[in-house]
Amino acid sequence: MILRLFNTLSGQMDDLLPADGAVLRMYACGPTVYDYGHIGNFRTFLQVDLLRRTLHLFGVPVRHVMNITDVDDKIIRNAAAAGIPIADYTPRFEQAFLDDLQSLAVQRPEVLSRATAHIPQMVHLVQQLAARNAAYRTDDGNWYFRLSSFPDYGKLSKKDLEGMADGARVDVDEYERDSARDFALWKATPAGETGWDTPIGRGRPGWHLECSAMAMEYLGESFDLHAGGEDLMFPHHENEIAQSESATGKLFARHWFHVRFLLVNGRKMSKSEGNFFTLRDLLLRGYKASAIRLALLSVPYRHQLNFTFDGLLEATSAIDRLRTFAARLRAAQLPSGSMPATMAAVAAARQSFLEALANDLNTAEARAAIFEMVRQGNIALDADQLLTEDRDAMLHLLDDFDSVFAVIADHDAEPTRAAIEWARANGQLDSVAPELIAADSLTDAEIDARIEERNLARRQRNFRRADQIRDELAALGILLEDSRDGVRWKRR
RNA sequence: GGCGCGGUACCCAAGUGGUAAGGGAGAGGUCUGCAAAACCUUUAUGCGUCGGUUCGAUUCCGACCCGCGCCUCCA
Repeated sequence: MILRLFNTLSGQMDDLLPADGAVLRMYACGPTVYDYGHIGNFRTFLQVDLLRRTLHLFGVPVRHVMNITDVDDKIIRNAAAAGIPIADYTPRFEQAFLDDLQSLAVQRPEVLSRATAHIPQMVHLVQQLAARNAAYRTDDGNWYFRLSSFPDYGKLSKKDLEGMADGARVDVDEYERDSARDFALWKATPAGETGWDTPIGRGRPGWHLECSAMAMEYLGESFDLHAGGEDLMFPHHENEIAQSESATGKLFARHWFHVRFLLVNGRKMSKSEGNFFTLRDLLLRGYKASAIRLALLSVPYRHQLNFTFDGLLEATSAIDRLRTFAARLRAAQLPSGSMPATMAAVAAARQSFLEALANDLNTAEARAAIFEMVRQGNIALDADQLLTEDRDAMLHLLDDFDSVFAVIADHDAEPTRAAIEWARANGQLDSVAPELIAADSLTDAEIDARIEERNLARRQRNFRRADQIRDELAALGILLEDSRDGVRWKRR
């Protein structure tokens, strides 16, 4: 399978293949570590994860680089407000970010690179640009990129520099520049403030510089794909292209992948709207990591996703259906052999699944193909018409589905437990859903003892007592299910 | 003002020039001491409005209405 993916740069669907015929080299803009990540951030990281997992499924090896922006104005401001050096401030949010990725089953990129560890590369880039007369230093020590030296500016976001001048809000700041649109490469900082002493003067990097420097450090001057949220397209990615291509004379990234913003309850997420959620917020409200993952992946990346709690509930039920079916398949005692019709149905589902992903990562359609198979599998199981080879084919497709979606294998307990721990350590226990704490208060052994007590009552046909125990446990968020093979229970 | 996206059943959502995937929820059924869970069945003559092209449009074209995003730090 070859992945056909929309390319912002070309404005059309392009096949995504490694230029060198071996490894697909991709760079994804990572977080600025000044706060906990919110679900909007994670939609993008999840979609990039889905992209790399799809490439793996299609047999394309990937070298994925992600930056960690650990120096910028907000970090400096927040660290100063907290009264600690930025080197002590950022690691905690970097770790929180990595923990969150793990909670969401996001695969770690091959390379994670911190901005502050690549100052020399950035300085070198500025020097290259200066040598080509594409960068200049102002009297106050700042370095700017000379936009007029790069005629291609705007080719990614399809913006016309002339058109932008009128109407648009042009930022005016205190610095002197040749042109108001020239952007900062390097910001001079006085002694005492965060900065590095370098051949181009004391200062700190502008936002765009780090991505160019690190992408080229780990992927070369020209590479396959560059990813990020749609908001980064302009000006961030446009500026990366300008400074990189001016310095090397080569095409920077061939393919640009942009994930649309998500909305929360129909509005852009913002703290002032009161619709701003971190991953931790959701886990502490009792939503499972897998449900959050599926909810954020189910709407194709080029569409706006309206995030709601109903959507999370929907995802939770959908995952239950998948997990129940997978467990049912594994547990079934089946005669050996295969049914041609069933094998054909599974093959058709596989084909639909793969084609949907290959068609610009159409996750909604890919999901539908799997559910169609689930329905057919359940029918065959109910009719005692499923045979071993049918089952194996279905399990194989479920595995492939999960190698991309990663929601069937149940790893939900740990993220929730970790979130509760975090809340406890940060004095935020009051934001934890009561059932989570209640369920946490009983050990598995205690629950088993209560269930045994209920089983005894049931055998004595004392249903009143049995139902009482069931209700008590339910109040603690522990749900019982009687089945032929005994009582199953789960924490809500 | 410039650029762009979307309006499909109760909710989410895919899709095609030839008559509407999938998930959730609701309803009915099977199972059960009762529940729950699970499974099955079922739910849009209709795809924002109005025109046009066509044998035929939800799908193409035009106009309009509504919602949203970017153009500024932002995933």
